[in-house]
Amino acid sequence: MVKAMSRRLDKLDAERQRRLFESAAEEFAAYGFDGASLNRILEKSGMSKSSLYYYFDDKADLFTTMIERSLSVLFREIGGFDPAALDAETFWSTFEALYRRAIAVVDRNLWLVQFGGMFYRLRSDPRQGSATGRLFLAMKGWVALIIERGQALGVVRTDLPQSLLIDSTMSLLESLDRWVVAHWSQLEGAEKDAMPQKHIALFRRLLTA
Amino acid sequence: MVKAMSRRLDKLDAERQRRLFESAAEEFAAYGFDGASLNRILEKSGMSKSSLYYYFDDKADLFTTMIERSLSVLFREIGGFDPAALDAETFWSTFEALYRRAIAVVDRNLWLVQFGGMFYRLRSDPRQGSATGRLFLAMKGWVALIIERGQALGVVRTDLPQSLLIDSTMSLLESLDRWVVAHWSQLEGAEKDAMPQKHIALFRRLLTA
Amino acid sequence: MVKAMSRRLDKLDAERQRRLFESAAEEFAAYGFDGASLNRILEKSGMSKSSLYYYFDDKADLFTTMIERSLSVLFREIGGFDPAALDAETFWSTFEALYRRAIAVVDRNLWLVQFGGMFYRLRSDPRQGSATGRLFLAMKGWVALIIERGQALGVVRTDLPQSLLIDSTMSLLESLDRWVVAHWSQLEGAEKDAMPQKHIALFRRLLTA
Amino acid sequence: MVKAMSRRLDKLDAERQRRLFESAAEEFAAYGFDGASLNRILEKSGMSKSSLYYYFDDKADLFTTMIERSLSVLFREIGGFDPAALDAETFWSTFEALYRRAIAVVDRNLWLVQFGGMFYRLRSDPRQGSATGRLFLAMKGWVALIIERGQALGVVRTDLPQSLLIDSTMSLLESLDRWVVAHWSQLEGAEKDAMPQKHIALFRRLLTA
DNA sequence: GATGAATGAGTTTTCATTCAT
DNA sequence: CATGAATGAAAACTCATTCAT
Repeated sequence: MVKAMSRRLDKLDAERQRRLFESAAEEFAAYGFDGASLNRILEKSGMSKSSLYYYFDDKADLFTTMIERSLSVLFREIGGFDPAALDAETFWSTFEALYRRAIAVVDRNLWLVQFGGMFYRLRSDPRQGSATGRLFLAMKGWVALIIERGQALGVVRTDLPQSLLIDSTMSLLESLDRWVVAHWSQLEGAEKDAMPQKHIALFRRLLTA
Repeated sequence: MVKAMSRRLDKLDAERQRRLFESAAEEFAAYGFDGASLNRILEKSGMSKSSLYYYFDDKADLFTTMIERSLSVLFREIGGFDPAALDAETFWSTFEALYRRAIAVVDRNLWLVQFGGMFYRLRSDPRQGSATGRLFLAMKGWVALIIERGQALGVVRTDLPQSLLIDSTMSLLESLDRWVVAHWSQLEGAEKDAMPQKHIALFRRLLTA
Repeated sequence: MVKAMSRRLDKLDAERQRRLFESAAEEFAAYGFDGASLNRILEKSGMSKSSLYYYFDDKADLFTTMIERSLSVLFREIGGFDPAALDAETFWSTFEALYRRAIAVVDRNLWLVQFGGMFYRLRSDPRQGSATGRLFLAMKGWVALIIERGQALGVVRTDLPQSLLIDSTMSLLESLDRWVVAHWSQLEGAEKDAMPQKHIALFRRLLTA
Repeated sequence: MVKAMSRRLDKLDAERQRRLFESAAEEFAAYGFDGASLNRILEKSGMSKSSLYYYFDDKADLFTTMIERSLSVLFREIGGFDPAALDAETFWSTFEALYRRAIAVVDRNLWLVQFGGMFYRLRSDPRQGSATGRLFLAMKGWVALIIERGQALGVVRTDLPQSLLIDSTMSLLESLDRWVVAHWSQLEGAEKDAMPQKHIALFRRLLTA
């Protein structure tokens, strides 16, 4: 299921890799997976078409690789966390801390801001079992796990269908993400500092009765 | 800027129109605006390509026209409402009643369920000033109006940026819409009856501090 | 299985159709189905790529359509014949007469000479169930029928596996066809007249013990 | 014009060479020269693309080298033979013995069965003077030599154009070869023993009046 | 000796749109 | 009113070959 650890891509000159990823992230975020044009990506990045296919199997491989790398960077920098280790007292503050660290990471890796825009479009892929579709389902399963844990701990409401809670949570996640990306450059330090508390509070209001 | 009131389209045979709209709604909902193929739509509906271009300016015109017609049907059936007429006591219950009537309408006009799927994809159109983009902005302005009125009445929080409230609201709207569409056929009468109260309560929790 | 009788293609201007078919036949005969390049065909014929796809589903459709039209012209002009109606006395002379008529037809429709070159390459298509593969199998079944009939009448040998007889017959058919095409322009009237008798005699020697 | 006798290829590790030739023979036999993909061959054999180009000039060189090596192995094992040494009495029995030895060789070197499949596709190369085309012409010249010798000895018919005899002979050769390859695994010992006599008899019937 | 990396030119197919009739 | 016909531009992807190391 997982791609071999060592890839040709790893040996690609750092600068060219950066240029490619930047162009691709921009394109995917703007047009979604299906709408994105390899031609445009290549034009922007200055890479040749055959080179792209030397490093990636196809369009989907380029896309999922970028998502996986983004996630892996995020997780490594933020520090993973184990849903099973959550307890009732620290449930929400854990996510607040996580959020705070995520902001710090993005602050240092600005290209990651495109990540959300790329990711949330996955939902719409109609092809079953496609690489992109599977990725979205993985993310969804992860959210489901957290919500279930919260319900087991008694800190997440149980009066609504779980599927609805999951969908709403992911939607809120997406809209906050988009909002932050769109307003990032205009946000002042104090506002950024207040964001984790305020935004997690939104999830809390949504997910508790 | 505004489309002439009387259109060629109005003279199109009702049955052919229905077939076209059905095919188009299906396609747009499945693949989004950009991903949708006019060729597939025409093949499904049996209409000729040149006929389509006789009744519509282009792809975007077909799309926005459908959205507008859907909205117009919805509004007519549900009964319009005037944000300025809202007051603090009836603010939320008004939307609850609106929601209840919307469910009844959709129940009688099943093709409207495709509407949401078509509509929410508009957000992603990156072309500035495009017909589809403008439509989405119109919808957004409408939500903004309601939120502002709520804030003026003191029933909607003011501790968060208005743009964030709007985005989150539209996101929740979308996810609930999607959820309802996806689960519609499995919902029993009692569950449907309970939905307006429960779902509006979610907006209320999100929008009040 | 069979394509609808009325096709867009039938309305294509005769001259353009002729140019297209000529270019395509040349290309397919020279490079085989897989090796043939649509680009080259279009360049030679002056037709635009999208026009080609207006008249044909895809490359395979163009190819099989040409084969079918060729066969249909051949059969119509030569006059069909029924294997079941063959009898021992006239078995070989029937094919001699057929051959003679085929030569006359090709003499009047020179473009048909490419037909063999196009057809015999079908054998090599590795994709099972492909349109091109099925066509070749149909032809093979037809030869099989004739050989079986010959065996039932006692005029075709039974001391060799039937599959071997079929394969050898088709091979001889192909090589004679190729030879005739290659030498057509240098053949004189008297030689052409003698061909049916001489060539059918070759099949006779091969297929009788 | 002629390739140097000593080649880099000779220094290539025997096992790697075997892997390459096996993959290439499979690919060429399946898709023909033009249709074969170097990429697929290299992937199957595990060799790097640059290594291939170190040992061979190009695709055609790989192909012809393989054919030549196959032929050379066949000839060495079967024992060469000199057309000039043929005489009227032993003309056909010589080929029968040759055929018998060829079967024995292939029986011991199963990879040679791919040879025919590779070889006969050469005919179709439309590029004049190409390496593959020249190889086919060489083979054809060889067959021509034998037929001429047969005619000089009075054991091969002269009532048909020589070119036609050559083409028909090669076609029959090909179809028998294909048939044998396709049915090889289902043939029993007795059947294999009878084959040389039966198959050579076919050539005899074709080539004598 | 050996190979990783790069590429231009090629492939088939689909797109939304226009125009003459 | 209606449509059949035509098209340029773009899509994703594969090809055989070369070159610097």
